[in-house]
Amino acid sequence: MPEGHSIHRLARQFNDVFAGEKVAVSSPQGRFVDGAALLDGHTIISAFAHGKHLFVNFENDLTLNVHLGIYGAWTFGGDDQFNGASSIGAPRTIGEKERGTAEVSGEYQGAPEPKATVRTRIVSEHGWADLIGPTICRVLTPDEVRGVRAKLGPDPLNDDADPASFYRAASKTGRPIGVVLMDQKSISGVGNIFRAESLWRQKINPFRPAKELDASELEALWEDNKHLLHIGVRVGRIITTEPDDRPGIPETEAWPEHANYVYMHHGEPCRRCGSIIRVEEVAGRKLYWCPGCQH
DNA sequence: GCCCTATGTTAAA
DNA sequence: TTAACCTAGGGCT
Repeated sequence: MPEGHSIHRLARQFNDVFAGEKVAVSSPQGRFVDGAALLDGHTIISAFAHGKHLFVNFENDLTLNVHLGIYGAWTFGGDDQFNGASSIGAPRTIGEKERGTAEVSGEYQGAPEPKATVRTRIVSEHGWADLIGPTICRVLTPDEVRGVRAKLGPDPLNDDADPASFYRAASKTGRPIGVVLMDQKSISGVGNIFRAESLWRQKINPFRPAKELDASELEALWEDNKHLLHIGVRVGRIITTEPDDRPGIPETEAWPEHANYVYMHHGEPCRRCGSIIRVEEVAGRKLYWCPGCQH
């Protein structure tokens, strides 16, 4: 799944290729037929992301709201006037891979026959986008969009995000900070990799009650997640290691074992203190951390 | 082919 | 806390 950075890349992609375009919307799979009919034939105004939610505004005041969950993914394709044919969403290879323009070449000949699992297909004059496996795919009114966003915590990738809201939420709960970072009502866009990596980078034990962290620690977590999310948006992958820790390996080519410090590194020695990295299931998700240097 | 896993979330128990 | 849901790929037999 895609953590928040993928959704912001998606929003950017939608703005690049669909903004101002009149589109055909359909549901080859058949599970979004009614929703698609509300949008079919209308013009896309713009798209934006809040945490892991994608919102696509149409000129008829309706908004397409998609959440990819763990499995969801969008695939794009089109002609030369359709920027950046690519795939964004659930990884289909080791690590996250978002395919570049080189994968789709030659003359655009129309969208391919959709797979039976395509929940939603969007087609413009110059290209197409297919959505598979989303947790959420629905059409919202402006009021409903506000309602959904009101339940989401601040997203470090959004310029108008208020970190104080995250600090307040963390300061009043005894839940572990590792759990709070995954709670989209407290902070949105952070997922299992960013939470593990940011806690390791800030040397904070994920099991510490959130309310016991001091202001500088909460601020460090906000700023580091913001920093790491921005790298994710720029590179299209989650890269949480510092350049010095992957000598000679450009961020765009970092292998999975070079890209992260603790995520999926259980059983290996911590590169900071040598202790063996551990993994434990917490609230249904695997939490990776170093018992030696995260206090 | 079968089993497992995954960057997620919600509802039921 | 558990189950359910959404899908595809990899490793195994």
